[in-house]
Amino acid sequence: MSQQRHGSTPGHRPGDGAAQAFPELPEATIARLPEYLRALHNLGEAGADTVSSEGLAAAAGVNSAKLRKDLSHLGSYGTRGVGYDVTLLIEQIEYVLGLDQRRAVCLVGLGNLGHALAGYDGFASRGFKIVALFDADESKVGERIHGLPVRHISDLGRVAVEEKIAIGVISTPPGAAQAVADVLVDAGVTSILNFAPCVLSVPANVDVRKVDLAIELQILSFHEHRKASLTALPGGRSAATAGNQEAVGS
Amino acid sequence: MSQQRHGSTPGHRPGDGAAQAFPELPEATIARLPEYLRALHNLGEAGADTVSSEGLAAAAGVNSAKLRKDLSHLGSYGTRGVGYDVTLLIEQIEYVLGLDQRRAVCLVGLGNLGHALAGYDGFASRGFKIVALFDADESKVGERIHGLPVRHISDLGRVAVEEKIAIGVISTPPGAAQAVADVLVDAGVTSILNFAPCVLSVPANVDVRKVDLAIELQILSFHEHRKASLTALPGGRSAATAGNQEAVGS
DNA sequence: CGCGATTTGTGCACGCCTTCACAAGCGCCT
DNA sequence: AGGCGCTTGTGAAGGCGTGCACAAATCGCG
Repeated sequence: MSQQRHGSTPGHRPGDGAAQAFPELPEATIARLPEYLRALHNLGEAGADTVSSEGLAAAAGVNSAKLRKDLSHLGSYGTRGVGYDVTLLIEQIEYVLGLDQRRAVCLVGLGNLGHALAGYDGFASRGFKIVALFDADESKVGERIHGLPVRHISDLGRVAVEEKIAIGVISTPPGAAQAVADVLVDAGVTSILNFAPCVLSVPANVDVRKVDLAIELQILSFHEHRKASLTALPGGRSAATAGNQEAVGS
Repeated sequence: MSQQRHGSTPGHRPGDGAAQAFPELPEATIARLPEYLRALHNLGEAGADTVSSEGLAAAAGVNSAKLRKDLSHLGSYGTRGVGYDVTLLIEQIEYVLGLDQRRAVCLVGLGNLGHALAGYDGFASRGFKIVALFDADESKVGERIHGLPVRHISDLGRVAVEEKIAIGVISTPPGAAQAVADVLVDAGVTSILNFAPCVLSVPANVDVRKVDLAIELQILSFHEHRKASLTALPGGRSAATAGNQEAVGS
């Protein structure tokens, strides 16, 4: 994650209505906005017009104070004594996240995981459209996956430029990932989602987010290990009184 | 993510040599240990006996000071003037993460994503073994995926207990996820990896980690939006001094 | 019209994490 | 044996994020 500083740029004149100057948001807040957005969509479909910070926080699984502070960074879109207008807030968050502009996504590497990603409903339903698939394996080229043909990776650079690809998803084996990233960067792609378990080296203006499924399991393993070593002690019978019980919509 | 506090439990007597009492590690450190581990395995296979904090940091994509502080929490396993013994450090990290004990994993929900997860090499290669697959769809029950039969979800509770499942992976649609989590918890599972885009409510002693692929894209989308709005301004040429340029092995 | 109930927005303090900078320790070379 | 270069481990400082607690603002009702 390229840690570039945010600071400076006070900007954000609240007076002038349109949120034009780009708000300077804490990274932690950004990471939570999509969660708020999902919760808002659920609430909206359930017929809610407004929602309190308490209610939205519960639906998103966070503390209400944190939620209010997060939203306050976007501007004042709530009404005291009432709550937040669901539709308005959805629009604002989608605007800030840039979801009002459709961004073209390409997917490189159609192994097990890539195959699943190509058909993952969650992408399309959140406004991301995968417009091209690539693989190095000639035998896969031409195959259609969920309606899209697989192209050879040698076409990646050309197609990425033609289709104005903004985001590249890498689900190749780790050995191939850096080469793919280089091609993407050369083609002007400035955001990469990397599923390959390796470190990518990219210019500073390119954002890389990494998802490593095995790492998640290892973190859970650590906590299992920790818990096991605790229950081995006489204390035992962990409290388990459960604190964070929230109603989940559905 | 069940925010349970880690504080308390002073423990960790440094005097007694063997790292027996469980070390109290910062959460941020834990999240990086798997990355260090992967880098160490790569270095080891490349024939390195020792590695400096600088070298390992580069391979793991982090700052060397951070790496040293992280490792110092495990104890003193480096040699000044020389570096860290690769094999020894691998052993230590694997011990701390509890990877020396094989943990049984089950996977619930065999849609697109679940199918891919069932065959994901990364799990097996990191020592995690998926021992059972479940789905609610009768037509999928009995099908063999990567050698494992799909069982009906009604068997989940019983099998989870029998097989001593430690970690449950949920890749169902969001509407079904909470019910699955409840069954897992009842069966004694204390770690859950949730791929469903929803908030899970679990007792305090259960750890939940969430992976939402669409959220990652939305975060990237935000940065695309930000970058676009910057280049539109005359100031342009974002500083982009950043820092994290590291050579990647491979 | 005024008052109370409700909820937002935020100042503040605290704790975690990161980063710098350097002392302490180790091995090698002379 | 002694000195020198290299690397670890860590004290201290600064920044970021979280959560509390409350003032400000809005609505509804009498």
